[in-house]
Amino acid sequence: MVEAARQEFSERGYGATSIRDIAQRAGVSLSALYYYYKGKQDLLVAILEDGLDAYFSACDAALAAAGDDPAEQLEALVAATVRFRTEHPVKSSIVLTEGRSLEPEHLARYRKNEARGTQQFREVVERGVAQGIFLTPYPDDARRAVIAMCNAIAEWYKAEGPVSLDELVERYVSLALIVVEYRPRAVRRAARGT
Amino acid sequence: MVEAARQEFSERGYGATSIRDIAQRAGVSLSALYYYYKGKQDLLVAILEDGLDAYFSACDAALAAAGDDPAEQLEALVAATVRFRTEHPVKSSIVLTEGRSLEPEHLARYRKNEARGTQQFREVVERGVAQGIFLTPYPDDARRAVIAMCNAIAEWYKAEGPVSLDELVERYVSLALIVVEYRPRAVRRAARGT
Amino acid sequence: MVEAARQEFSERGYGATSIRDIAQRAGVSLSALYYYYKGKQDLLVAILEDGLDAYFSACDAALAAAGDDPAEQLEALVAATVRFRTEHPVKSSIVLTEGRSLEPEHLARYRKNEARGTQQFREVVERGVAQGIFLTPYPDDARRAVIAMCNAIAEWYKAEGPVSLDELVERYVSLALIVVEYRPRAVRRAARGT
Amino acid sequence: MVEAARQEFSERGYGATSIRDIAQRAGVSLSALYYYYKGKQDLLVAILEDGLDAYFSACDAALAAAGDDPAEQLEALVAATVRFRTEHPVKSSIVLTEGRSLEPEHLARYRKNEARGTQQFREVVERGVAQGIFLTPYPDDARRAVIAMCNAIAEWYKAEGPVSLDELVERYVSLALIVVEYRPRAVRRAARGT
DNA sequence: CATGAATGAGTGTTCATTCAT
DNA sequence: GATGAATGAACACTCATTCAT
Repeated sequence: MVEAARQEFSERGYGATSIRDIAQRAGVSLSALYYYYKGKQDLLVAILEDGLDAYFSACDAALAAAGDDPAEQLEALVAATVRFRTEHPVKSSIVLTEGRSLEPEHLARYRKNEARGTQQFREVVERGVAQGIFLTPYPDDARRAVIAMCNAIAEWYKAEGPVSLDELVERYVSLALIVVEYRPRAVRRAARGT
Repeated sequence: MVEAARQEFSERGYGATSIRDIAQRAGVSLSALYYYYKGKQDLLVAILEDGLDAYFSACDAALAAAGDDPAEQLEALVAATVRFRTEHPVKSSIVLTEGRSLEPEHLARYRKNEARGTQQFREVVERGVAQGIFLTPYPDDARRAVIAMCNAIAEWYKAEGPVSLDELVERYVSLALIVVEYRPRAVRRAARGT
Repeated sequence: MVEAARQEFSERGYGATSIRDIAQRAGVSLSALYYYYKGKQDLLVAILEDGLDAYFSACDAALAAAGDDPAEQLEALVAATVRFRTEHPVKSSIVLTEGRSLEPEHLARYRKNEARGTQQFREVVERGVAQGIFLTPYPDDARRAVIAMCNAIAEWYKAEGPVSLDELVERYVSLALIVVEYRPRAVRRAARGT
Repeated sequence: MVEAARQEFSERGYGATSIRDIAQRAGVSLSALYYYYKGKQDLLVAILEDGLDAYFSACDAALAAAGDDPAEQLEALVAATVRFRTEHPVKSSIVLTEGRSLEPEHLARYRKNEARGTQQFREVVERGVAQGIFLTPYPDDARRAVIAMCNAIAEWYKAEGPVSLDELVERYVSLALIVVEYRPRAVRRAARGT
């Protein structure tokens, strides 16, 4: 039932989706749907929360497996994000576009929760800059660029494409490090040594 | 009237906007609206076409002022895109999100038209790669990353922000060149000379 | 459960009360309610019957304690009615207003039963008139007036009011006797003696 | 359209009346109804306001034609009320029973407006008591009794009845004067003179 | 004995659209 | 050229009720 709603919301948008479409797609009666969910908005809330939770879980797992190094952590976040956008394109597209369909009472909480995603990237980038391994002079814009390019994947990625997922991850990790102008210490030390 | 529709579509999304909202916002009667436009879909088509046209005009003008150099051309496209996203956030957001609200009969043509934007970036990036001044090993991903980061500006940019528009343009141009791993010939020759 | 239904019917009216409201107020499950009652209409029937029964019991008890004298009997009926309206305002308001919500199959029987109330007043008033102690020239209108004024108490009486219940009873008894233009025999004989 | 709503509300009660019933009875489409009225509640508000206005107009006219004498004024009010209840039984029944169906935002204003009816009776009765021509020891209860008996007429009166309207008015005026224990000055002076 | 799950009809309301004038 | 009036379909949602367990 949530899955049917997710599909419909993702395809038509929340506003253009009728709750009957959802019920039909889910193969349940209209009343059955209302037995489990309070209404259309309730479905959206459930879907958005689940979307964020799933994404954050993936990020947390990736970060847990990474060390203290900001570069390693940025790689972890980018890899997690790219994987999530490709493996869950529907969840992704809803989370990325339907926040605005939330009614005021749910919106504030959601936006706050959503901000955690940005915050994780911000901290990593800033630490990298502080440690002198991310040379970008515009940490905020670099962060936004990295997030934007990862998120955009959800719009065009098709599993059947010519590029494997692992390859795609590698490319975006590489792009992200380029954007923040990553220079590993070893190289710098070597360079300094010259 | 189109302006009112643009505002409403941008704020609520096409599906969630009622044609009465538009008429009211425009300060005209419902009938008047129907006198000038065939319907809601007609308004959307007009808005999307105008949005693309305006954007392409800006790109064309920028390209016309640039020389043959792919780097210069990429700079021109990025600058034009950043300026358009900041100066016309409403037009931008609709063009970037409401394509899916087009009915099948208009969709194909629109998607084709829309692709011109990508195409312009693609040509420039590929020429830069061919000329050996863009070193990126993934021209497609680099292009998508550049477009995505420019487009995302429409979502967060506020005119009152601390960064001037010119500064912002400069930053994104710089970021774009980094993403495609631009190495000017002079530098390379010098490097080779070492 | 009946009590919850009574409260809801009384507050919102039968038509505007949902059976879920009743179940919730009673603190039982919807199914439990249907286990004990056939449906919403069944609850109404039970409540209305109980309301009439309780009222008639009170009237019967009052009449039993009164003698043969129509004045005494009218006093008894008025006192019983006033007490019932004040002590059972919820039962009263439903009986007085929700008869019309009965479906045809129950309506006829109920109206007939309900008529007993009027009938008791009618008999007493007519006997008083026949005996020449109620001088009212319009026995029917006087009866209706007495009943109406007693019934109306249910709409405004609040237990915390400044007037005690006993005092209120006394006043309405007095008013009723005035309405029927009661003249005790003793007085009339005295008057005749002049 | 209002008339159809009045009939339906009066017969089934506001809560049990469907807006489709109203449209059908009025012989208009559902949408036409919504073109003229904002909704079901809006219809109720219109009907209740009109009901009160019509009644108050009748009272005002009657009072205007009456002199200063409280008895004369009470007669005027009772006559106006009886006439209104008999000539407009539907308006009457709605005003008398559906106030509670108003949503909170309209309720307060309505109750206040409604109170003018009581107030007019109160003033007249109190002036009569102050002038010593209404001997009732319970002016409030007498007033309530008079109002209740007049209002109740709406519930049972049928135009085809055996009693003419003029006769009915006369009877209720007479009953009202009895309830307030009216004693004209002339009589009292004469009595005093003995 | 009691209930969670489900249903189809119906609720009030809004929709995009048309049309007579 | 411009609009007030009207419409039928659809909307999100609630209803009283049933039934398998």
